[in-house]
Amino acid sequence: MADTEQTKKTSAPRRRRRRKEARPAELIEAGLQEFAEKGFAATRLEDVAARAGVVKGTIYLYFENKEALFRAAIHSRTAPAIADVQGIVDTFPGDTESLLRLVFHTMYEKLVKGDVRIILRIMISEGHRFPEILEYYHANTICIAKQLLTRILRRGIERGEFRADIPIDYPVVVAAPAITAAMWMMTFQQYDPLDIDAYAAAHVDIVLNGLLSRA
Amino acid sequence: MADTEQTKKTSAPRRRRRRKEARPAELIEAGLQEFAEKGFAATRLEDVAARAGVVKGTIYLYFENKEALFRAAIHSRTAPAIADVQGIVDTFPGDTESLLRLVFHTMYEKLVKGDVRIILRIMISEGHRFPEILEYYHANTICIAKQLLTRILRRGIERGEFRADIPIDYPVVVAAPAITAAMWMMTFQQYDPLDIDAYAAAHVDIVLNGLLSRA
Amino acid sequence: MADTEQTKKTSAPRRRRRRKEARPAELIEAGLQEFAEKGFAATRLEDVAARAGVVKGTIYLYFENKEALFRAAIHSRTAPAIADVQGIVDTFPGDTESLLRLVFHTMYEKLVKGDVRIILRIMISEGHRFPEILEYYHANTICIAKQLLTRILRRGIERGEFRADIPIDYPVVVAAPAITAAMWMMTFQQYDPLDIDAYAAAHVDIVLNGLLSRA
Amino acid sequence: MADTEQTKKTSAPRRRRRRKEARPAELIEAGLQEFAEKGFAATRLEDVAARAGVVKGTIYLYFENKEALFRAAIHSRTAPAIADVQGIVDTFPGDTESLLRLVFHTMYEKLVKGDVRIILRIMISEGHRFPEILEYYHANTICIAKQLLTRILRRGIERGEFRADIPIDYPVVVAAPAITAAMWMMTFQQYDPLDIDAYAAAHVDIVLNGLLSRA
DNA sequence: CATGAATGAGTGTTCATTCAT
DNA sequence: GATGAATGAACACTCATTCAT
Repeated sequence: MADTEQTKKTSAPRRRRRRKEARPAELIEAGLQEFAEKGFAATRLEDVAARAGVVKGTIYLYFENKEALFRAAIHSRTAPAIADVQGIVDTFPGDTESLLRLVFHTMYEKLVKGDVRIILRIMISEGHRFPEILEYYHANTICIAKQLLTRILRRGIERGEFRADIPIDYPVVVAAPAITAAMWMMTFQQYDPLDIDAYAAAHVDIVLNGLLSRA
Repeated sequence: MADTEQTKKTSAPRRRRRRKEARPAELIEAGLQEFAEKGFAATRLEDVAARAGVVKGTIYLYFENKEALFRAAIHSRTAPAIADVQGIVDTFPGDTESLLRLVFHTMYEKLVKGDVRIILRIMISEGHRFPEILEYYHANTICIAKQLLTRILRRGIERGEFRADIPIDYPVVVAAPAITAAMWMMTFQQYDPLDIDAYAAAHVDIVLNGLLSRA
Repeated sequence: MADTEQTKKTSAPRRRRRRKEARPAELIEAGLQEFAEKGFAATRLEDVAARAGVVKGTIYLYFENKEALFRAAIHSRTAPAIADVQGIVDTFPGDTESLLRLVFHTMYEKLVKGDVRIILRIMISEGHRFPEILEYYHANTICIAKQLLTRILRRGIERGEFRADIPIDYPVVVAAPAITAAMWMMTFQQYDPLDIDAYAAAHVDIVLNGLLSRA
Repeated sequence: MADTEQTKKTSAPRRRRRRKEARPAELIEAGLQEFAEKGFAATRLEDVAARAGVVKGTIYLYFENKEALFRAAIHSRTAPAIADVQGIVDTFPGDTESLLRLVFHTMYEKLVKGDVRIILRIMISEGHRFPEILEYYHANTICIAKQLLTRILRRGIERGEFRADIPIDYPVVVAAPAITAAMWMMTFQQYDPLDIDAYAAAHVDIVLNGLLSRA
């Protein structure tokens, strides 16, 4: 499988044959970009193929149809999304404020600055037409993130660092500013640029301290 | 040719309803629903027309093309979005916490529970392909909302109700949980229902008090 | 302009109602222009109506459909086309050369400079899709013109003015330069303007004298 | 899907004939016929495709749109139209009358009997809506033909074969009967058949000798 | 494996025609 | 008689999908 070209001409021939098993991943990556930019319906397989450096017929060697490519593209980014954050919470030695700051920092790096946000856009744009994708993403990313945050909040309460009566059932509230920032990056950023780091600091500040003056 | 109309359907046949003034609004409303559900590209004008009770050719009596209908649909919901909230801030008699609670309540009613959220979805999904729409929406809705929030925050500071050092340049942080809730309603609500009122309360609680215990 | 109700009664009202029976002719004229410019298929009834100052529904008060208007438009210009020339030939007192010059002069005025040429264009463009029109036009215009020319040629022969062996069965040859000039006016005139009068003189000169030098 | 190939039609199914090089020419030819018959607007790409043995989508593999096919079809017949006649004039050894007869013979073969006439019809029908085509055709065919004729006429004069005072600036007059015959073939031929060869002889006769008797 | 020519089922758009007013 | 809103049948053009090479 690796040696397709039976030593054809001894030197030149391994030109584009070099990665047979890289193809699906390349197509997925290309598809992901196109789908994120244009949405499912407006994405042309010809453009996906061109971005991956092949012709559009080639896509069908690896994916049954456009939708299969779409699903594969989404899946490629959902599962591992928070895997690495998981461990941190369990083993973090310091105070919970520091833990929260660390987790938020990671969120901003990946979700807001990184390209995880395009999955978010796709979910919002196309999610309801692909319910199992939405469900899968919810179960494997959103849910886990919620649990993670809940653990952190509980840790804060248990250690007396956070108020005992914080609304622990709604951890999304705590993370919401980052999600909103991710949206902003994909919409209004060019008209009204956001200084993400300062925004993130404001986020942490308000979530930790609230608005009210401590009279 | 002789047997044309002999009591064929007894009641229904009032085709060609003749309503020049109502039509554009009906088409816009129908279009808005379809565009929000399917996105621009996946929306079929035939479906829009059917939803408005006409045939697709009729759309072209009122709109130059699909894109013109799309723009009209968006515009129909952007401008007046916060007009009514404007007045409240200037004239509110009570303390700023109450004002903020009131404004948040309105936000949840309109943006999260109401159908303003579908505009938000469209902006996220299609915005970058229609830059002037995005810019218009930003200028006429987002910007005004930001200024509104900033005024409230400043009012809180000036009256000594809010901390003097809250990050007043990032009012989006304060409102973000509502925006995220609006998204949630359009994506994961069916898999993981959110009690909006409780969520809103949690939002207000955390934004006002923060997480930290007041030792 | 139609919907202003003030002072309308009493004085103004005979505004556009003044010619009920002028309508068909106006529509025919408008149609003729449009059909000549764009051809049958590319002509829009809306444009015809606009040119006649009515709305397109009005056309159907006078003509069964687009094709009926087309036929009516053609017919309006075919029959009387040569009627007036007929008499000249029979009664002309002078020599045949003068008669031919006179007839040619009329041809150039009407067919080449005038708007009879647009019928010619329509015949060439659309004729084979409307065979009865073509046949009608041939019978009522072309045929008569041919006979006319034949009579003139015969007159010339009989009077010893023309060669006895001129090809009397092909009178079209004699008139052809005028027909070609009519085409030219509608095609290349703007890129390569023709001085019609000089061309007409050349036409007469060659037809009468031929090219050969009379040794 | 299961019943694919069980000896269904025994011979025919060689769909997708795979002929990248032949296709454009086939489509052009098919288009030329349809355009000449129906005109640009009335020609349906589906018919063009059917005539070429493909489906209409295939056209778009080779031509950007209907107009591009139209232009290509016209161009396919304009340039080489008189190329071969060019040489004859320069090298012809005999007298100018013979030369003219030869050139006229070629004209009748190609323009009147052959299918070059359909280009003429298209120019008259559609020319003014495609000005560059008209200009291109004028520059590459009409103009050259005019120059050619002028050269012949001048040759005749210089050799003393033609009258010194023939109207050399209007060579179109000399060729016009052939052009008119080409039109005739496409219009009235079926109602009033023309014996082309006899007509051509009459043309030559009159152009050379004129009508007047050489008293 | 990969190509790319070809297909065919759409969808946006146009426009002749109808009909209630 | 005249209007103009509405219809519905086309038709140009697109693009996911197939398949011979």
